[in-house]
Amino acid sequence: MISRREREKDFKKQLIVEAANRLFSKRSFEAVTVEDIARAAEFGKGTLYQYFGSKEEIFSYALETVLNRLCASIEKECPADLTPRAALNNLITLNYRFYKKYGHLFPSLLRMKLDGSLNIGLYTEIETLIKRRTSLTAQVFERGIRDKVFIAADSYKLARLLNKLVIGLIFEGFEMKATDGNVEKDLELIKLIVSNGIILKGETNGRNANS
Amino acid sequence: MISRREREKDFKKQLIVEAANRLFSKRSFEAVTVEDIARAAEFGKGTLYQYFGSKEEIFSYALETVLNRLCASIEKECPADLTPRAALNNLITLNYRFYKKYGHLFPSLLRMKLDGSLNIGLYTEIETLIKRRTSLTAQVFERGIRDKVFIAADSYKLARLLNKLVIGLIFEGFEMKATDGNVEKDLELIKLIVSNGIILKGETNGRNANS
Amino acid sequence: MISRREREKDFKKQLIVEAANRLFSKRSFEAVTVEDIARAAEFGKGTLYQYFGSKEEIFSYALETVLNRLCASIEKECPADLTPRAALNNLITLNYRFYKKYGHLFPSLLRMKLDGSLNIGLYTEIETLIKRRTSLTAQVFERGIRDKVFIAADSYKLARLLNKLVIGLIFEGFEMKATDGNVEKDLELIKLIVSNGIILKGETNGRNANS
Amino acid sequence: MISRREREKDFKKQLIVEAANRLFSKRSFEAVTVEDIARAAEFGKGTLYQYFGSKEEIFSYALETVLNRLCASIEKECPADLTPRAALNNLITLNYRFYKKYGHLFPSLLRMKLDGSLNIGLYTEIETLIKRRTSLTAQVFERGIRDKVFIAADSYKLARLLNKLVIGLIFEGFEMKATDGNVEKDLELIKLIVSNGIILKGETNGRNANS
DNA sequence: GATGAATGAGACTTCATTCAT
DNA sequence: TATGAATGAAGTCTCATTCAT
Repeated sequence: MISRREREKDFKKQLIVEAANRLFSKRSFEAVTVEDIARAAEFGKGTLYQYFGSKEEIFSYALETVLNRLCASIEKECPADLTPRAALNNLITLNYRFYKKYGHLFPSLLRMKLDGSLNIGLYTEIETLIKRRTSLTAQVFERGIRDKVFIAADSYKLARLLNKLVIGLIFEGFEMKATDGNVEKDLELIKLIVSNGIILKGETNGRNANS
Repeated sequence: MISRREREKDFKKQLIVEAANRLFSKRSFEAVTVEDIARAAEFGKGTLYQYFGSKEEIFSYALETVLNRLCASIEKECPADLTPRAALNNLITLNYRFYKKYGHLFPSLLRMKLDGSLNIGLYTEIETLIKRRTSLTAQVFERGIRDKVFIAADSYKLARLLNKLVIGLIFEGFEMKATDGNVEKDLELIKLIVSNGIILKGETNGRNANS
Repeated sequence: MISRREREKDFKKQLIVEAANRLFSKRSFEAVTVEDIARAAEFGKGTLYQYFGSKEEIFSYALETVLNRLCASIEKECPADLTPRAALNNLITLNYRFYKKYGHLFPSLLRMKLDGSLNIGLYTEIETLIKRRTSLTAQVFERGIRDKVFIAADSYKLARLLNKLVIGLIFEGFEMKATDGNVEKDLELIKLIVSNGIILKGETNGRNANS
Repeated sequence: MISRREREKDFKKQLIVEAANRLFSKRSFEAVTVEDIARAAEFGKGTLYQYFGSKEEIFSYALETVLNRLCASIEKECPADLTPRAALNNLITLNYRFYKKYGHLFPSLLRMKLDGSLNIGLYTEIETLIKRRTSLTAQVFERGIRDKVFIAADSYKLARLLNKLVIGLIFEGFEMKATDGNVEKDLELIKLIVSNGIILKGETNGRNANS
């Protein structure tokens, strides 16, 4: 049971986090100043430090929030009574949209982890959420495997694989010239490999046959 | 024909870049100071600015250097007389190792691009190299398609796809707890999807059959 | 109507500017560091940047302040009901004292303008004040011309002329060994030329008569 | 008797000084780097320090050179057999041109003197030249006074006065918007005051007559 | 004698965090 | 509780001067 005080505090924290996320989706964590966040949240700069211990902590909560939201979406859009193929389809779309919007957060997360500037406690929280997401994804695969619709591989492996594919797609999108707009093409590409793999069946290894 | 002066300058630039890369592979670009690089290269701080116009330029050259090295490796390890499957195998391994070692550079590159803090000229150079890498990869696929070893898809699409897959693999590796060590498992995973895709053949879309 | 906040801010700005002017009257703008100003104003270095965008801006305000003060003095000491000669006398004294005290600022202003290191906006403000000073001076001359006390020349021309005379006096004073102290002599000199010019009346041009 | 060595050294010094002056007439001393001068003189940066002890010393010699040249011009253009009025005319023109071209040097000289960054020895040399210039100017006035063409004032006083007038003219020209081009107008203005002064003859001091 | 690579002090400026009100 | 003024460490970059070749 949480007190009114507590609830009010949580509400304000959420307001700040929303404002932060609005900024983080346009500029990198490093390029957004604490003052920017304060202004966007319509609070004083000092006030933020009553709710969060550091800029990193705001970031951490911001990431938590969007990951939570992603998990909720997956649960809603990939229910058990949907065919595995349709669920997979939705999974891909949800992940794609997620990274398209909040992908910026991950390079910064990496950086902080790498530089040790992210409190271990804060990171653990995020890691838990990422695991939950993987778990939800794996459940979709499990159903598909059970129904003999997907290849009989480890469901967690497949879950992580799908995730990688989408991350890679987005990140290369960032690296390369703007691929904005051709979402359909991007998704089509993912579905192609998801359906067929790359190598034709029946092919054998070894030196080139016609050489 | 370049003068001795020119060659000496290039050599020193390379020394600085090597030192920078040593640091960039341990800490992020943002966490490494110009003074750090100078010390690592055993030069004075000011000396660096005789060779590079800014910290960003050092970064850019560092990235260029490793990308160039990657291209050279691909050319060497995936020659035209190797079977496409073996070449693909090598491609995966080379890319994997590359991102494992220098993947740190990309989050920072992304950040700079996002924040517009990377000079357009510097970025163009890097983009050219990334394109060259894609082109080299596509050539491998082309040979495989011609020999009817790979699925008959657009070779550039496939090249970009493979790249994404590896990036995603590494980046999630960074995100998650250290997956260091199980390189074999990671590669195995990639090869699985490359061979089979995820969805079994002959499957149809729609509501679950047994629901 | 300005808020308390606004007024406090202006007050603090003024404190900083006063401190800066104290330093600028002893050393050149270039030789005074931002940290020096901060220390003199008893503020932290960073605090200054909450009030001014750059060192140049501090300089600009410092100059503005003293020019404003000069204009106010002229208005007070040269009212319309004073005889033009007395007003001219006061003008000369006020300008002389002004350049004696704040003349240092002008070489730096020149330098910045020459090197283009002074923001156009900042400069415009100063230029406006300089024009206002000229205008006030011209008014004194106008009255004198109307009363047939001064020669019937363009009042603005005369205003600028007087200004030049004083500037020159002070600047040469700077160039040469310290002429400090003989203020009376300097002023006397100016008044001499103001009264008589240099060339005797009735003189003609050409080769020397007694040669 | 100076050796060939000595003469060669002096020649090279002169080359450097010329190059420096070319730059100093376009940008301020502070904005011109030692490297700029070296490049303009087509010498290596280090070489300059074989001829001059410091950047300030180069500046000092540069100023010396142009002052010397000015003195020579005065001697040539204002010979004893020219009428005082014509000589005065030439004096004004020569000084005007001089400050127009090399006036930039004086603000910097002031700054150095003020900040104590100019070696006393170097300054003495310059001061001597300035005195010589004043002396030459005074000689013109002396002849005019003797011939009863100029007012019977102290010739040195008049000399310094004329100098101030021109300095002031130029410096205000710098301060204000570009007055470039209307050289004729500027000179006309000086001649006006030189001829007439400002105050009409026969005027008395005191309260305004018609008030 | 000539060179320019190397140096490092020091300049300006930013920004996360603290703290008095 | 809310604030934003104050802080100062730390960052990047410049440039006069030195020195080994």
